[in-house]
Amino acid sequence: MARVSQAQARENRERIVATAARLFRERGVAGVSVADVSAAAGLTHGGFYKQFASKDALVDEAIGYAFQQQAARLGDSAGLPAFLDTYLSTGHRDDPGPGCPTAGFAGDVARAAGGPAARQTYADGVAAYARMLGTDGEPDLAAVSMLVGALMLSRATAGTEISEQLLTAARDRLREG
Amino acid sequence: MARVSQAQARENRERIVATAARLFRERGVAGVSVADVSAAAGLTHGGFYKQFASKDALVDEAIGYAFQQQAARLGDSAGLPAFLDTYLSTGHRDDPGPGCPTAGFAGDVARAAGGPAARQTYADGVAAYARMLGTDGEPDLAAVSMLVGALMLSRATAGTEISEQLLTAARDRLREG
DNA sequence: AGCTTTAGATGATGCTCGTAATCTAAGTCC
DNA sequence: GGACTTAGATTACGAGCATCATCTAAAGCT
Repeated sequence: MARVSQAQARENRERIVATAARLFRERGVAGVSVADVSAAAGLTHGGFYKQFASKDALVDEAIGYAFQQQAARLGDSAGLPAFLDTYLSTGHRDDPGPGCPTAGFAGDVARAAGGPAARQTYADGVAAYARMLGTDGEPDLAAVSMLVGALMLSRATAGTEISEQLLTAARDRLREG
Repeated sequence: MARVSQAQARENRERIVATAARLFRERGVAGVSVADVSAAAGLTHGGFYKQFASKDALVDEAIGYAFQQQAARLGDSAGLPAFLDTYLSTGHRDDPGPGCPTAGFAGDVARAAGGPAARQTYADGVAAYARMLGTDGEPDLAAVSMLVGALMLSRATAGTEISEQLLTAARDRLREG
């Protein structure tokens, strides 16, 4: 209803960013309003512009947050085969909210959501995948394209015959090396 | 300002669909209004609902139209290497409007734009690419993921170092077979 | 304890959107 | 050629949007 502690305010702010990062991946940046994000974070849209300069500033931060999350996850991944199994799974396909930001933000970032900083963050995220998929320090950008592409196409074809085939085909090919 | 011939009306309708197919790929379905499409087609939004039941019905038709266009283009393609060169080019990256609908509509179709018919159309388009990229009648879904994925990632990273590298890496890998 | 500051709620503003009603002039048909 | 029909223009409406102003009660400082 009114003022909260600075710690609480910081926590609220972070929850807004985290919530936005999830909702934007689920419904796209244009499909989510400031009020949507605020409500999903348990607040009203009231103090929003005390914390963020604009919706686009939130988009920017949310993209950064999502990629930071992803980088942390890549750290404690249990080997490449396990990673491929979870990345190219129906679970990941059907739940984009907490999933890969490279796949989740591809369309919005291509259309310039979030400004140039977000674009560079995005490119760094792609490069991180490329290093992980490459052999002896040689980043493999073609493999990243296949990995992320398979997930995105699998999502767009969900409910049809080839949706799961896209996942398994990419998994098999990427396991070969 | 008022009534036109039936032939003219049919032509206007088709121009709306074609314009929508282009604009949706450029800015995303949510980023384009009915009035935008109408204006870009040289009309007002006045008679729109005499021709289409809803915006979503237009989305549906626009997706169908874009994939029909693509199928026609695949027919007179001058061999696989030439196809790869144009598909994975900076020109195609920078001009999504008339470009590949599989890449252009991926995000929107994944979020259920256009209903189930559009989704099946989309899946058929993916399958057509898979047949083209496969060897002796064996569709290659992994190759499609790499092809389309590289274009989409290249668009999202446009302006950064790796954008063109994504295109050339995929092109080289797909040429090997 | 009292004064000041401020996070967040409520509410307003101005715009854009999808959709629909009305109007009008030209096409269509007898 | 006259009656009827209709594509498209103008205008309206109701909802939702980003953004901002105001209010309020609690936090922070002295």
